[in-house]
Order: sequence, then structure tokens, then C-alpha cells
Amino acid sequence: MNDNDKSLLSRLRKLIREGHYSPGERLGEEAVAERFEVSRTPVRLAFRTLEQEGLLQRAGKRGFMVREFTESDVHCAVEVRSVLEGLAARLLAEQGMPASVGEELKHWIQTGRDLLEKGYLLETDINHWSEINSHFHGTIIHAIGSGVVADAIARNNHLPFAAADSIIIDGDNLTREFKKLQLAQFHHELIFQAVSRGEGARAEMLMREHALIGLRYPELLGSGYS
Amino acid sequence: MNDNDKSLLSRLRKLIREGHYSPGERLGEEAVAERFEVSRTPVRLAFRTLEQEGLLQRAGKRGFMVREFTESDVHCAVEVRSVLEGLAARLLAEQGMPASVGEELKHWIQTGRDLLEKGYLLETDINHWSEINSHFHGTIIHAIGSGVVADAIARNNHLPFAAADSIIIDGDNLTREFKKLQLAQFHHELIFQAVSRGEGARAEMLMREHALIGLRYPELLGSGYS
DNA sequence: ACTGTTGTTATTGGATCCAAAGTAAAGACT
DNA sequence: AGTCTTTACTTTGGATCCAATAACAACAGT
Repeated sequence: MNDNDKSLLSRLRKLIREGHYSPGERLGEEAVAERFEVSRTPVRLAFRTLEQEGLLQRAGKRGFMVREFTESDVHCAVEVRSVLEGLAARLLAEQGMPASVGEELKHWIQTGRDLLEKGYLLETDINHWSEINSHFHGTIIHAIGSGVVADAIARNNHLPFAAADSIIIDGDNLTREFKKLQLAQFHHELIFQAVSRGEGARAEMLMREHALIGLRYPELLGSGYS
Repeated sequence: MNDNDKSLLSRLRKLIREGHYSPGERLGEEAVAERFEVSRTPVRLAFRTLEQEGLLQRAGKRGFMVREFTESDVHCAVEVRSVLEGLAARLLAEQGMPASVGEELKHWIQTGRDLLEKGYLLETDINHWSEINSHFHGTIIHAIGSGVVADAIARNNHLPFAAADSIIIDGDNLTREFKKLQLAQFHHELIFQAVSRGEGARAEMLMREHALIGLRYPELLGSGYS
């Protein structure tokens, strides 16, 4: 995974995810190699990787096709995300933070714990929520939700958690939408509380429900799925 | 994914999973290419694939290493399996069998339904269990447990469900052990009942518990994890 | 007019060659 | 004697060449 290779892979992935290659479009090794000014060899490697990630599909001898995602695909992807993130939340509650999670994140966890002790969390006064949420910017809950903790757990265990990562849904986009929602804020607080108290089952249940907001309340979504 | 390529990949995967390459052992492209009498190119492709599957690990410029799995890794892998299989069971209960599941499997589902209607299932007389289980050989429940249905759902949705597949735990081995257990048989019946009735939440809960038998009752395991 | 067959062409798969990079070992200097 | 530096070698990454194969088109026969 050289710099060139990584660059090619991520650039290609970015282009596909952002729709610069339309779904169903055929992608030939030759054409891509020419466009990116590399030989066919790294392109072939990238194609295989993207195939395993589910972004590309073999089209027999006619090369690869950009995956087409049906509504059912998206639905299923969200379901998979939700169970994996729920699992991450439970493991976090039961086993604590894995060592691979960075110091910055730990700082925010402590911040969250402080807020919790000071009684800011679960404050019924809605005016406090924005304040809490600003403190929560980049906190552990958001991190869980955006897959950071799931990734950390995965990396720590060297597990192919990639399923959560390679799914087409752009978690950041969704998160950005959700962060505006008080419902999501409420979720965050509940989840953080459960995790802090080591209540694994509750943390998992809440996180799963949180991850499914988009399905439960489609009318709340702005841009929706990307 | 040529015949040669597929053969190389699956042969290599088999060798690693069966421990012919010991964990931590360094695998060079050159050596493997020589051993399998192919050039380095297909070996490189296979290595990348196996890396993504989590069986190999990069060792910088010193090639690839066979993944070492700690007890914690195995624990985490089983947890991931359990939530994914639980999800598969729930989706199955809620949405029915995806079209991609073969006719043979559908036949066995019908067989199971018949047994259910005839009142064989949830029979408290333990003597009936073996009879039921023989009818259940290759049934949908076993299929769910061994990842067939999860894979089918994944394929149907073109989802990278591969996480469940690529985990080092040899599901067949485990299943073989568990099939001897009356506890597992009991699970099978309960799960099938829940799926048949469309009780998604219950199906998921039961399937997750079933998938965790190995962790809950380690003393029941024969050869254990592979 | 339609279908089956055959030949050409486009495209992927594998092999080999070359370059780059990192590791390891050996030697020299403190 | 220990450590730093330099050099040589091992090993991966990329490019190009060749072979195999599948798709597509054209042509002929019914």
C-alpha cells in the first residue's frame, strides 16, 4: 500500500462514492490506467480491493461495473451499520476504551464524564442541550456514531470490521444532518450515560436505535442518503 | 477471478486457516509464487485479498505475516458473527427469504414448516429431537447458523457482508460440534419457530444467543476454536 | 428475414523486467 | 566494546510484453 497506490485507491473510491462514475458504468483497466497516468498493474489491484469493498462489481470479461444500489441495499446497509455500532457501544461499555483510541478522544471522554458528574447531562431544560452539544463536539458519542470507535475496536482486534467502513452510506453526511436534531442530541446523552455506567445492553439498544434514525424518521432527513 | 486465480486464492486461504502456515510466519511473494508454480503477479493479488479478509497482515517491506489471533480477537469475532447472524435471522423473519437462496434451501424451509405444523417442533419429548434434527439436516436454521443465509442476503443486496465470512472462526467446525448438543437443537427449533412466525426481534435475540453458545458454555466445546 | 457460425477485436490474466525502498550486516570511529 | 554509518542485498511496487478468452460483428445458409 504505497503512497501512489493509496492515492490511486482512495482517489478512485472518492470518485465512485461521489458519483463521478455513474452506477452501472463500465470501468476498464486500460481507460482508468490512462486517466490516472499509471500502468494497469496498480489499477488491477485497486479494482480488486474496491470489488471486495462492494463498490465495484465484476462484469465478466467486460471489466468492472460501478455497483448500483437499490433502496433495499441502502436499507440493509443501514441495518448492518446499526448492529455493528450497537456492538461497538456495548463492547465499549463492557470493556472500556481500547488502547488504540487516540489521546484526543480520551480527553473528550473525560470531558463527557465531567459533564455527566456535574449533572449537565440528562438535563430536562432544553436550553442546556445546545451547550452540552457544543461541549460534545467531537466527543466519544459522536465518535461512536461516526464509526471511529468501531474502527478503533476493529483495529485493536485486527478484525475486518471493514463492513461498517465500506458501506456506501456516507456516515459523515448523515451525522451532519442528525447533529442538528434534538432527537439525536438526546440519543447522544442517553448513549453516553449508558456507556459511562457500563450498561452494555442498554448502550447497544440505544446506539442501534440511534443508527436507525434515518429509517425511522425519513422526514427528518435533509439531503438524505448520499 | 480466473480458475487459476481462484484456485490459488482458495488453496492459500485453506492452508492458512488450517494452520499450515503458523501465525506470525512471514510469507514472501517470491516463495509462495515458487511453491505454487505461478508468477508473483497472481500471488500479489491473492495477498491483497487475504489481507482484506484479515488473514494476512502487512509486515512493512518484509512481506506479509499470517495474522495472529489473540483470545480477545476470537471473542470479538464471535461477537461480530453473532450480531450479523442475528440481523440475518431478523431480516429473514421480517422480509422472507431472498430470491437468491437456492431451491434446495427453499425445499428444506418447506419441510421445516411442515414439521412445525405437524407439531413436531417444540416437542418436549426429547426422543423426538433426534428425529427432528435428522429432518433438519441442512435446513434453514442450520443454514442461517453457518452463514448461508447471511451470505445469501448479502449477495442479494450486493453487500460486503464478508465480515461474517472472513472471520477466522471455522463456522463449520463449530457447527459440527454444536450439532451434537441438545442445547443447540433446542435453539434451532426456537429460532425456526420465531422466523416462521415472522417474530423478528425474537428470532434475532435467539440467534444471537445461539451464536454465542461457544462463549457462554466453553466447557461444551470439543476441539474449540480452530 | 432470421439464425448459426466463424473470424476479428477488445480486454483481462499472467510473466518478466526494472526501479525503489527498506533491512540487515559489516566495518569504522569514538 | 558499543554505536553510528555505509554498503550490499532482499523484497516489494510498477511497467511492459505476451497469451488466452470472451464478446461482437459480419457473413452465409436456411
